[in-house]
Amino acid sequence: MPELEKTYTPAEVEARWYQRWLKDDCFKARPEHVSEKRPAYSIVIPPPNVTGILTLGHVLNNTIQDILARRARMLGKEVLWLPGTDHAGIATQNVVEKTLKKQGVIKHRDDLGREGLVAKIWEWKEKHGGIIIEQLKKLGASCDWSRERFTFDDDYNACVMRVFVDLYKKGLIYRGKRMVNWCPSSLTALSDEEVVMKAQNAIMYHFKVEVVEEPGTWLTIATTRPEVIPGDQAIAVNPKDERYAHLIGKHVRRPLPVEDQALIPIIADEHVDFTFGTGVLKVTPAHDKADFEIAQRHNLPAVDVMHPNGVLNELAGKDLAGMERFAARKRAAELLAEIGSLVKEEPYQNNLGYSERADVPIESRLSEQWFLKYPSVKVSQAVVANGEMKFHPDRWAKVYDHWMTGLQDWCISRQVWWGHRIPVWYSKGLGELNREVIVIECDRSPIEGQNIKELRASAWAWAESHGIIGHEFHNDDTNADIEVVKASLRHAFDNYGVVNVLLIPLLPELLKTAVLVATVPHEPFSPEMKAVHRYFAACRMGGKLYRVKFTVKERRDGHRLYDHQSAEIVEEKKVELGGDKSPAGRSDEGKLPTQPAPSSIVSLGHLVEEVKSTDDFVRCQLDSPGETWTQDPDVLDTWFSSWLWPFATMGWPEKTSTLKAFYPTTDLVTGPDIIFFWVARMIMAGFEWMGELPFKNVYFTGIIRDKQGRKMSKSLGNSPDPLELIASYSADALRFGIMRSAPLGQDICFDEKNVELGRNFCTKLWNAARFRQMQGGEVETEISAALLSSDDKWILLRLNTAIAEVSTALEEYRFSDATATLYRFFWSEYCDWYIEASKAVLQSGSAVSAEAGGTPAPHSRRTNTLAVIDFVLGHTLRLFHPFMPFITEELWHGMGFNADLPENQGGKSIMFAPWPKPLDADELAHFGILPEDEKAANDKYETVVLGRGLKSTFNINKKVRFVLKPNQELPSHEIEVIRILLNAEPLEVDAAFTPTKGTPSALTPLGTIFLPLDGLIDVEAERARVSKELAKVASELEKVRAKLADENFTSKVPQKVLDEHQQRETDWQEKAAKLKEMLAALG
RNA sequence: GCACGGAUAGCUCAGCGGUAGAGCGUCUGUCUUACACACAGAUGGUCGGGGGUUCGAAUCCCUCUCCGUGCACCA
Repeated sequence: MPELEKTYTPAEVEARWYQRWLKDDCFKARPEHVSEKRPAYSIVIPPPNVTGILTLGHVLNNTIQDILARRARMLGKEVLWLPGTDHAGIATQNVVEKTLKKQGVIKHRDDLGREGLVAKIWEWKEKHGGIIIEQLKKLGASCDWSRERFTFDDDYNACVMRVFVDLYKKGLIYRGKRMVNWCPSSLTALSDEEVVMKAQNAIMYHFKVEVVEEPGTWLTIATTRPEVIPGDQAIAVNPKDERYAHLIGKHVRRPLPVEDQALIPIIADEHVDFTFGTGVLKVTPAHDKADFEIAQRHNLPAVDVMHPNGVLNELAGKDLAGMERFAARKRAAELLAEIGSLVKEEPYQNNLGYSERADVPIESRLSEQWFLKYPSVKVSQAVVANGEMKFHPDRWAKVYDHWMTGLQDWCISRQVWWGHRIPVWYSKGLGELNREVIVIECDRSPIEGQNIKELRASAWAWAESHGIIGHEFHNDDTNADIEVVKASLRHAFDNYGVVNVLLIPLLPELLKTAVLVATVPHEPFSPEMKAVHRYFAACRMGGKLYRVKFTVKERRDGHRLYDHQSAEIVEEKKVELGGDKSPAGRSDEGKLPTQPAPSSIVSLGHLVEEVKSTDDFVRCQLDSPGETWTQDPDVLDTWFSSWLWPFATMGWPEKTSTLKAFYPTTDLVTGPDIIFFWVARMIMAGFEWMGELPFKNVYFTGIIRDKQGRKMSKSLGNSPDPLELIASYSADALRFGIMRSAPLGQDICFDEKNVELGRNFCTKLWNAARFRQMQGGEVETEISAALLSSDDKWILLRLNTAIAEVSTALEEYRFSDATATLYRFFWSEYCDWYIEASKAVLQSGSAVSAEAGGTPAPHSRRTNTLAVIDFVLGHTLRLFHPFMPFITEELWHGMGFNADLPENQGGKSIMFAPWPKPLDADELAHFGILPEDEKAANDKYETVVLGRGLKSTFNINKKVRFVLKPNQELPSHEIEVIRILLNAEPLEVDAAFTPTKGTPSALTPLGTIFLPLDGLIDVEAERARVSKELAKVASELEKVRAKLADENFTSKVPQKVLDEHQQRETDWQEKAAKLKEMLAALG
């Protein structure tokens, strides 16, 4: 056995072992080894943000996973702990953008452009991406690093794309113009889950407006957002509200902007709560979700008065335009005051949605986004409800169920650049929806007629006389000619409405200005057709705007035939354009208005609005359909990639051996804060693409808080750096400390004291091992039943209990209970009692004297004790290994426990040593250990405690003489043990001992123990002490007697309880009698 | 507003129908040859308040208060 250093040096040991584990491929999962005899255990890491650094939350989370993984290895399972990182779209882009701005590299992301910025972020990722992984290694995480994945790797990206296309084809993904949560700081839409409500100290502004039809009647309106008044489209009251019912249908003058005080109607809507505020609600459709819904019910336009970055735009009026939203709020209030509209302002507390990432209030904003209707909802909900998948603690199942019941479609598009690009392609033009289209103006068509028949005739005549038929027209957009043939017009006239006929005179101009939007294959396939092109043009007739769609067949001979035409009315836009694709606030400025004025230029977006969903113009597929197609600029929500994590990391969609062996995973360990973001979505994805649940158990950790109960946060500065903790206390200490303070289902109150305690525990372990080593000899493996002392039996029983307790605790994810047991067992039971007691054997028959004595017994008592110690230590190290991998590995080898073991059974590493099992009934019988052996030792220890108590009471701190007056005869070995534990010199055992008056004594299970002090003691003090104890005993006795005297009690109580009470009475009575004797002896 | 979790020794928590527990802290001794990152001993609680069920309640039921969390949310 090599000698252990006097002090443990964790930094060196931890680094050395981790390298060794890596070198020996200890963490590698081998799917081919999985069999019925060797079951799989798998766990996927919740991927930390790639640019993140380790927090205590990660420490907690990953320590738990490591414990589970390491224990599974010891249970003989083939373990896969799959690591990786998350690209964390918005968060990462924010960080990099901010840094680049700080460094003065850019002023705005547009300076680099999409590709440039993404390239910079990749650079950043390469530089900083590995940090958290290295930190996890420091912690001891036993991940299979050869399988490390990143959610933005090429093949992972392919999975995301594939899933998107699949969902799109299933009709679960759609694009829509909706009110979404908009982050004015990150300039992107957010899902509902990314918005956190915060209580806010705001101001409620009350302002009044006069009813135009009833001069003198004023309505007072309460609002917290006066800056959006220019966007108000109505005043709403509840139709049941008698105060205002008569005003419905009348109008008020909107106070802002002052230069455009438009009349807006008073409408009736059930949504208005007439008990709230004044019962009058201003309706601002473009800036409030509820208002938007009201507006839809009443067909009101939505006027957006704000740029995406939160700066008010021109529609807010000259006073507010250009102002940031909070400044504009103050200014708007001032303006109201100036025009005499402001009634009062009062402090008001309300709840406001904040962007989780950027921590700024979000805006409700109408924009076009991609949404997902969740797949596999029912089965996902059921699997948790019916307990097939277990949540720990299970109360989270309720939270999950509640959320799954009220699922809202998921807004999955984000207007940032760092992320999985949406695999949707727009044919040429749709990618540039803001492109201007020339509107061909025509006050009145020369085509005349009383009915459609006459109109057609007139159009035919016009077309023939003006040489349209058979003519080729040059198209400016494509520089190609388009031929109009007779069939073209016939088709157009036959199939479409009046306008199609009326616009014939405009045809030359329309064909010239038409914009090519899509090129698609000819359907059905025809060998002479090369392609079919779709063009759009715009015209205005009689004040109305029309879009004109041309379908042009291109033959292989180069002819372009104008096949047919169509014209449809383009509704005047009530809402803003859908085409504002660049989320950059700056480039948006001045781009609005939302509503094209009669003479304004029309954008392509206006023309193609309703056709976007057809395959001709929009394709959802993995690769670009061709050069004439451009990809949707948006990227996907980060969680849209994370939700595939359990199988996308294992090689899906290939049916890999890894998937076969390790999916579904066994456990998932994560925080309850991402139950909706991640856990719920992974379950749905698991069912949707694997047809199976992704994991069988979910363990939710608590939230780490500081001593004052506050959440850890950067701004509070209350978040200790785990790496510093590791440096000063060791990784094992940090792991043990944090596990000790992490009860199931409750938040964790972090205190560095616990880490210190972990460190102390490591030291204790180290020293206990050293003690064993100092006794000399090799590892003893043979325990002789005949030579077992009561202490030996006791510690073996305690070990049995500890093994059982730790095993069950781990099975039930009660990690803090497991550590508490380990702590109690090793420190109190093993070190404080067993080791101390065993010194009776180890010190008396010392190694030296045994050797000197010629022929030592083949298996002396001393050797047997060492064998028990080795047995206990060997088991203890294994019990501890999942919690404290480094020191246990070091001691496992340092003590020589690995010797003679097969390589895969602990010879190479303790992590493959079998998990301890309690001695079974046969083994206990073999060793002659009975349950009552525990009591024998306990009685001895209690005697010792009482003796020590006497010493302490009388301030004796030297070795001193004790006398034990035993109840029955004691073996000499037991006496020696008591002597050593008591630090008595000597311990006399005398059944006939008669103490001198005033000798302090204590009643013990083994008899009465005396501390003879030869007149040194204060008789009065001793009398006081004994009297005090007697009083206590008497009071207990009285309590029991009172109970036993109560017939109500004795008649109703079960026999077992009655027996207990009667026994108690006897015990107290005996004690009281002896104490009285002692008092009498004191005189 | 709805739901869930918590309130037990100075601190962190266990106990969840039958004599109030652990660790840490505090106090007092001790450098006893594995360990002062230690050893020994002691101190400390009407189990958040009130009601009820029961022979018996920290434990079950009702109610209130306070803390935390999730969901919903009205200007």
